[in-house]
Amino acid sequence: MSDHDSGRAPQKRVTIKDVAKAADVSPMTVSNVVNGKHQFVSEPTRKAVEREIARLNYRVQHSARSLRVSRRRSVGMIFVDESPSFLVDHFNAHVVAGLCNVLSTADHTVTVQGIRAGQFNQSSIIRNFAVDGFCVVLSGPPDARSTILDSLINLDQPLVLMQEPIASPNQETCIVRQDDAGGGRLLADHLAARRVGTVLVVVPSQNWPAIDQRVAGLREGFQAAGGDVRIDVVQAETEEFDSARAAVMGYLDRHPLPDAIVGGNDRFAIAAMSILLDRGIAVPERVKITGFNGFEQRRYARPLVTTVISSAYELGERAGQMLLTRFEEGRFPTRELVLPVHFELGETT
Amino acid sequence: MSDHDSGRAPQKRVTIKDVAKAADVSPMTVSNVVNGKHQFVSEPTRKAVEREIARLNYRVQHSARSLRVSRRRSVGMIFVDESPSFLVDHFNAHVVAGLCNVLSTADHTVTVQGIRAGQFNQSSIIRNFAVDGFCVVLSGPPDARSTILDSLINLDQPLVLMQEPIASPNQETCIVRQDDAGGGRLLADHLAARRVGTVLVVVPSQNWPAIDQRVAGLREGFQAAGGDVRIDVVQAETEEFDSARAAVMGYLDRHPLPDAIVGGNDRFAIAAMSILLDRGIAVPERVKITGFNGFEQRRYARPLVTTVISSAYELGERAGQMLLTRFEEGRFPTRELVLPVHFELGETT
DNA sequence: CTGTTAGCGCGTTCAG
DNA sequence: CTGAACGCGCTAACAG
Repeated sequence: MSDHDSGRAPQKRVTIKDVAKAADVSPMTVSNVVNGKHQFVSEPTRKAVEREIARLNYRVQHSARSLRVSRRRSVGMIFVDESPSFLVDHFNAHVVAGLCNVLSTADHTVTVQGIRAGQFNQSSIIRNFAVDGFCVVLSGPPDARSTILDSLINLDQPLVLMQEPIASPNQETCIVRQDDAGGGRLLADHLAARRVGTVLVVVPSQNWPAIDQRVAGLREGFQAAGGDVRIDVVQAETEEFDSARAAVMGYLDRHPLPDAIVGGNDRFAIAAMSILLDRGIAVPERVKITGFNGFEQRRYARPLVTTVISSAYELGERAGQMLLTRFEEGRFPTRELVLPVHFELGETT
Repeated sequence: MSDHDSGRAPQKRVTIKDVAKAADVSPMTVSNVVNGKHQFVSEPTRKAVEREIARLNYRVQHSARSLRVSRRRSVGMIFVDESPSFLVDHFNAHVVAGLCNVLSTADHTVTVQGIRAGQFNQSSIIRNFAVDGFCVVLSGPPDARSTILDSLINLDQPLVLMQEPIASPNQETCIVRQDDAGGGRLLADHLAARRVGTVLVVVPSQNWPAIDQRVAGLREGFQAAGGDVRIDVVQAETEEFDSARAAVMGYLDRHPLPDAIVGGNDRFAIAAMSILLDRGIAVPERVKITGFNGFEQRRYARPLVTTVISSAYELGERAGQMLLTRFEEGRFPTRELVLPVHFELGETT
């Protein structure tokens, strides 16, 4: 009796019971209203209940519902990454955005977590994630990845692996990736047509399967093109711009100028290019440059880098759709989904 | 080859009871082990219980625990943003990373959600977020922001507002921001010392409080510096690179060349610079350029843009710390926290 | 259409 | 140090 619209001081949580009492119906009816089971509720009672819900500012207690129905309506997005700022990579950022947006249309929530490979197995946080399924981007050498994969599978929850070149190990796991190897081949074709003889590839030392695939595709492409191309690979210590620059400088100081530099992604390509420009080496006349991804940052550097376009946002969306149909229908629609990539000519080749 | 049907029966969840039975102790003892209440458990029983936990692959049922203790150990990070790819902005990405990393050390989880201002109030997803508190980055004009703020406050949960210039409206709300106005003043001082007479400011039309503050600080700074400076502001339709370019082109086609262009952030500064370079206008000799934020992308463009450095990652960390002490001690340590910014000289002034 | 009963898995309380 | 009872808020399955 105490509270009209003025007195809003519910120090105790408003439950379905409170609403039921206020609307003079049973808790079950309130539950039916809340869950949109309108077949079970008459129009007038529904209105009355809805009014009380609004008046009391009732919100469902998610944990109680989850406990009852064994569904969290939530997925965990995990990045195994050595960098604390794991979301600063545009690929990751796009994936999260796409995943998030798809899932939220189905009233699902996304919990993100970046974690270093070495900490993965000690981490209680992942084991105790309150989610219905996972979407994971792995990094590191194959054996480390496979150890982590085992822990993940052990969680016994639906799992989408992003950018993993392996086959999905079981029914509960599904792969969503893009054709990185194909992208590498596209670049090789393009460079081969420009009669490139020596190529420097710049990659991070942290082992990203997608980047490995790009390099593998590049080799394949050059092989198929016939010509006798020499490929050198240098690794940058970290993923950072300056790290890539250092790696390229180190190489250039000890080797003759290559005909082309291929970055594992656009950042690496642009870092390499910045060195060449510092040294007054003409791009693309003297050295050609290609990147990978084609996100917005590419526009900042000039000349515009020739690249292969990734649909990272769409990868995130697809992963979300996969998980949703897995939740609703009990199985993934397919064990593997591969998105195409697109060659994008710039001014550096 | 059927991994298809093999042993995978409905497989009931392993509960604390199962572990108790297996270890031949009471469920309560298992609970004490799980929660590290070692004072209540003898060494040998603990070992035994831990062995059974590992053997049965037991994981705590988060929703049952939450229901019991009224704690989710989770915070919601919300971006009110018109762009679907809300995480692609490095500021946002850094904030999430910082928040996430701090919270995960305390075994808390972060749920992210981007949402358009217009959809905010219809959105059931925010109302039903299963979290203990929120961290929010608002955008839009002041009245729209304040409507959203009201809904947020109505959720009756601890709330950290990032980059809001307003005072914290109540005990449950706390502001974490950086000194954007101060940053604007730094830039004004710098440009004033270079005897700039006309300035073009380029901002997105989507209203970000932080950018408003930067522009306000800039005006203040020029005022304080005395000189008679003319400031024109153009708005880009969206936050994208090309949108900023279009806005600048539109301006330049109708006005004489300004002495300086100030971007609301580095992206806008670099977009403006790209136009000048296209048109063969010398930077910084003919037109000076400044940005804001100083994230890695700034390195891609040359000449290197003079900017003000944001500690976005640290803002995220601080927000996380705020929330943690709010959870643990029942109140925020302070109602407002303002981080300093730093002037960073580049080659464009 | 509406109400009743009976837990979901866990942690607090209080007794051994 | 360990165990038994109880209930957190919600909803499936049934009754009326």
